[in-house]
Amino acid sequence: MSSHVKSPAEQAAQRVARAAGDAPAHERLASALRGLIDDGILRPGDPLPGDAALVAATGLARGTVRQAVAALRAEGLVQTRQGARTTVLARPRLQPFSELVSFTAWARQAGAEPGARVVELVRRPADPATAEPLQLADGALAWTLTRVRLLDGVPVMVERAAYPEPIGDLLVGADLEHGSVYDTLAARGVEVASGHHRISAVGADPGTAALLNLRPGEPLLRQARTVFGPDGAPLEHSVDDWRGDAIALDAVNSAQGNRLARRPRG
Amino acid sequence: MSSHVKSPAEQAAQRVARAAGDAPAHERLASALRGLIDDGILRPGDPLPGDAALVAATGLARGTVRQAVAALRAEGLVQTRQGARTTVLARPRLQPFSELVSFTAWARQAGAEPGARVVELVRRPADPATAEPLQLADGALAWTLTRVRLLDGVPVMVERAAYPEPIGDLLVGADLEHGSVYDTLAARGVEVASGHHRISAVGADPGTAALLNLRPGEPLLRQARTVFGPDGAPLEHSVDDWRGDAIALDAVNSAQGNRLARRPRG
DNA sequence: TTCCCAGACTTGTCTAGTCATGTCAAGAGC
DNA sequence: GCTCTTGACATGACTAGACAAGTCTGGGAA
Repeated sequence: MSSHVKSPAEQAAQRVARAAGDAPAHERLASALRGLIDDGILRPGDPLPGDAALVAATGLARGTVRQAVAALRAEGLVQTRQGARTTVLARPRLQPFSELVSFTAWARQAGAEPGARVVELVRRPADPATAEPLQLADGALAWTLTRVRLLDGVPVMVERAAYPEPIGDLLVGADLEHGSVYDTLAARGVEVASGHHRISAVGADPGTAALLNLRPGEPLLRQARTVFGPDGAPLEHSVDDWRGDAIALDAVNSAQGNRLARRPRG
Repeated sequence: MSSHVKSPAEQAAQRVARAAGDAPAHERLASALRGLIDDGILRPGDPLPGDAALVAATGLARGTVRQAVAALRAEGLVQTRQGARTTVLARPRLQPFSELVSFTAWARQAGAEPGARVVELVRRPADPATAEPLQLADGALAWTLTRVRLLDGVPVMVERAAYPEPIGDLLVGADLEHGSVYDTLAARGVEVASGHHRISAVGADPGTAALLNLRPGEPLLRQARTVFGPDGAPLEHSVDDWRGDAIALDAVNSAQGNRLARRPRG
């Protein structure tokens, strides 16, 4: 067996061995398989190595191998069916859903330079539409941040965010034109755990239209989101209005899992 | 122990026992826990019964219990953290992502009466924009179905769908004004396994505007989707233009999972 | 009172098996 | 050439353990 072609299972085992040793074995195997798909060694329609082959090649137990494959299935990368081989799905690569939250992180991974122009940062009593999602008492103070978000210098989105007072206090004096709000909060010990989003289409009002160099009434993709901390407390409520020609959302769904990601529009 | 209050673990075990017996145990347990959350017995922030408690109450192995909890985590219903109790997240109820595919199924679960008016069903050479997602050869024939979709009799969406010839053939003569295309296909043995969606905002062109009783240029939420069978072969490509005031998409994301669902706008 | 730490508890990881159930292709029989 | 049976093989479900690692609380020391 000195001059044979390496099977996908053996290549996966090799990648697992090469990978940094501190991640759990099932995660290392999952990234190894993900890598084989990314690199085109496993192509759409190809069968993934079976449980038995992966067990033999990696020396792991079948339960661990199945955990790795389950992760790929949840991501919509592969499809499993009882009795049939697990196969690679033909699908565009989607970034993890977490990109829905951070404009900065999303722009960077899409290969564009993110930016922002701060229109306003003020503390004032929250209006009902923001007090409710932030779970604030009537008339409680909240910080309101309005920014025009730029992609390679071009305005693509108007962000109108509100923060409960203790959170907003952390933003005063921060560099809001370049850094990410979430990076700033993370550096101050505020962690983001989950978010709720509502996506709809609206016509541009005159103010938003002016900020985005549009005519009033032109279509916008609106992403209203509320972001929560690990304890379930709301950290942010924001209404983001995107130029309709700037982005699209990609979603993949299957019986077993689904993914959603934002992407620039050509 | 004759007059004690039932613990959540015991209530879950009871629901597992009551549930229909043909589903796998881990699925039954997952729905039982989902039910406890739905019914408000477990409220946001509450800890879920621990693995040990569920094992004791249900008689299942810990691996099976963990599989059930993993499902809830993937749905964004609960949050887990090593060492800490699993807790219920505060989030609105979202319908399963699969609703993204079928207008009929979605409308019914939303409590509205779905309908359709067929504008056109013709077989013609596919134009490049539909041939590519359907993986058809240049100039190959495809069935094209244009329908105005109604919610309680009100037009809310224009659907422009294309089907490869063998699939479209199954639709000829079917009741396209009331039934679901997917139901029709399912009855003829065609199974839907996964879908890819691209969501964007566009202005209404004159034709679409007329069908939806809108003025040209008003905002539409566009859902372009391709639906695939179990073998990865494309079954349908459709561009759905929704009245901007008719629907929104809800999404939930957390570090561990995400959900997306369509909802009517008030 | 405050701080720190030990220890109980909880979730995460992994193993090594068994049995169930669906798929698929090769070969037998027509 | 065709259909149908059969059996190897695949994934799914489940069990029963062991150990690792993070969390949280109560009690003792400063």
